Amino acid sequence: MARVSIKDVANRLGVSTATVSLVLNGKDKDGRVSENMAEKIRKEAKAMNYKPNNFARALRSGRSETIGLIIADISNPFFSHLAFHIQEHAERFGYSVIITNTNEDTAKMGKMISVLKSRQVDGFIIVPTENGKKYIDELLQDQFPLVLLDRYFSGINVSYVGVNNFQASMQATDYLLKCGCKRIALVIYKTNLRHMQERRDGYVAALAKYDLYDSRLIKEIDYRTIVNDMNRVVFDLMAGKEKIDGFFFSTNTISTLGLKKLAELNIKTPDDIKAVCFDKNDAFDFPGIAIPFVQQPIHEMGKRAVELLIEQMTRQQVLPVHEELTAILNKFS
Amino acid sequence: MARVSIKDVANRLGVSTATVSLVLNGKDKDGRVSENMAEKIRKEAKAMNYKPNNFARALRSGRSETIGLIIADISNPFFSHLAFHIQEHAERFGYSVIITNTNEDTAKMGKMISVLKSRQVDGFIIVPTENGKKYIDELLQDQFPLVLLDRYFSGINVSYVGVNNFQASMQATDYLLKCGCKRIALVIYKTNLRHMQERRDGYVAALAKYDLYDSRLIKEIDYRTIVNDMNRVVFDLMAGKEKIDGFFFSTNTISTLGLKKLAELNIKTPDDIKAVCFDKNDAFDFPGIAIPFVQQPIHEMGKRAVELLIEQMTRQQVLPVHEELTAILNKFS
DNA sequence: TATGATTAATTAATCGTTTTAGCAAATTTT
DNA sequence: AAAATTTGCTAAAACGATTAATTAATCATA
Repeated sequence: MARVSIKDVANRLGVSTATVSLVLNGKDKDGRVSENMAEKIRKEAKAMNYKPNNFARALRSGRSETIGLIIADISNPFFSHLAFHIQEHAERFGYSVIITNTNEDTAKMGKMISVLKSRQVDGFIIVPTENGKKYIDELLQDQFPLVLLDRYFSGINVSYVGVNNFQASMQATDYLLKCGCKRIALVIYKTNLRHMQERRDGYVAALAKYDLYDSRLIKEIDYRTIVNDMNRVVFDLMAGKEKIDGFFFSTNTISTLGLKKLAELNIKTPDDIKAVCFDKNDAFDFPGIAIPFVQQPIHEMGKRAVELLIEQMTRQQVLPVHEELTAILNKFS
Repeated sequence: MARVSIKDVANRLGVSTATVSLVLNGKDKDGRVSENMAEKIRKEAKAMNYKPNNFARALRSGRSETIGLIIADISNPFFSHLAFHIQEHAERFGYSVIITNTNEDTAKMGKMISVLKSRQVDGFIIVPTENGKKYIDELLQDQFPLVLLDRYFSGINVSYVGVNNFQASMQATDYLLKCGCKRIALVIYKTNLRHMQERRDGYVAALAKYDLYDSRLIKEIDYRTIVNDMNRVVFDLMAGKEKIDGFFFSTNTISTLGLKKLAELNIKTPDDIKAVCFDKNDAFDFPGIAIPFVQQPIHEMGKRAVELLIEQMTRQQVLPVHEELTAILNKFS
């Protein structure tokens, strides 16, 4: 059975497509269609199982009711949870979501923006890559509705949803200090993304208060060589070159690999060494692996990102909003 | 700057839109446009940064170059990895993917099919829910290109990509038997989905060979109450009501919860009890949690699903294909 | 030289929906 | 009762791309 168009419905009733369209879009009141006619049209459209052709509608209106979501990697649990909530929320507003991955590659992020532009999404939610500022600038230039998520750049006027990285990191570091740690190592990505710098700053601030800051205990690693880097860093730190008594792992992936290496070296937390981390991993639920972690309000982050974007897409002019949600240290499993 | 249409390019050169369209679609050879003109058009289109309007194109052609992917839950690592590979592969063919979740709810699966139909996707890749057969039947009736993934129904003529559940389960059970286990419990979802039944059958077949099959050792649990169910089942089994010396956890989620409960009860694997499971979880990389698992070729599954679908979408008539890939037991971390 | 074939372009219809402008008839206002 | 307004509907023009049908010119063939 072929698709039923508005014309089919109109022909069946011997009226014009305009009338049918008006009624089906709820504009029959001010479009002045008699209630009698309106009822007949609604009934017939239903009976014929009429479904609007979205392409025609989008062509006419220039709007696709679709959101483009660009994340680093959908197979990373942090992002997959984020994506889940974004979708569930977007759906409620009648929007579909096209998800694409950058794999932390800036060129790929550029390409994905192109792809989504060519799909004519109405707006973007983007977790940007390290050097992706220029692409974000371009989108802003072109007036695309846009919300940055999780990460942002300074010196750029754009809506953003993230967490209180500085505060939360300070809290996590404070926790280790309260446990009696004196020499706490931070393992963090080498990157100029602001949210990472804030995590570092929070750590530094907490230590500085007690005059315990030692820049040699900050270990920077590379996303591309993370497995090797982590093995090396953890091994070196534990091999006694520098005496440390605490670890602050600054992301989900870093902590998972760090803990793995520690377990491999037969070093137990929290007995042999204390550790905290940013973000959660499924593995942390296991008693043997239990580690306090900074819990991000992923649900809320997704929800707010969608809400801010939809506001931009539906209202004419909206001032950019920076929304910093609260992540707190979860001391139990 | 407003969007550049084909008409703008045509006007600038003083030619008709037809000529421009022919050239830009590479039909200038058989469409017979002079090489001279073709070159001019290509150059001008590029200079004006012409991008085709996908809605107009889709309206005209009836094709959206979009695939609808329906999975249970994008935040589950098995599915998020699957989604990742499906996307990467689809992208190579110029297709975008819209992902939606069912949360194992059949009504929601029906709704998601509607949503994707209204988005006019060219085809579907679906991980169906337990009672979703009728929806799949409908799609087939309407001749939609369709590939089922991971799970399927019997008595239905549709393309499918999955793994050798029976063989792999037998292999996993065999492994426990080789370890000396005599009473092996299977924890599995209560469902009529074929792939689960195959996993059960593989387990049964392996045990039957040695006359060790005992139906009381099969524990069925419910997806909706999985956390409670798992805690109860593992506790009961270990509390001595039935003496068991091995566990076969039949999915990713089941095994994670099962191992968690065991750890909580301070029971160690493989020292205190042996265990194997179907599918992988990040936690399994940890030495303390190491457990042999059946490893599914997720990359290949995604790749083949996309390939089979694209074949259906591009050729006229294609016979349904059942593709059973090989999952093998990974005995190490 | 007339005829047919080839080449190089254009015209105009089409996909399905939305929406502006406008026409007649019915109703209200003066 | 004429004028003004309201009501109920339609015609037709977009939106942008594709393509079958056509024209017109050039070239080759008999």
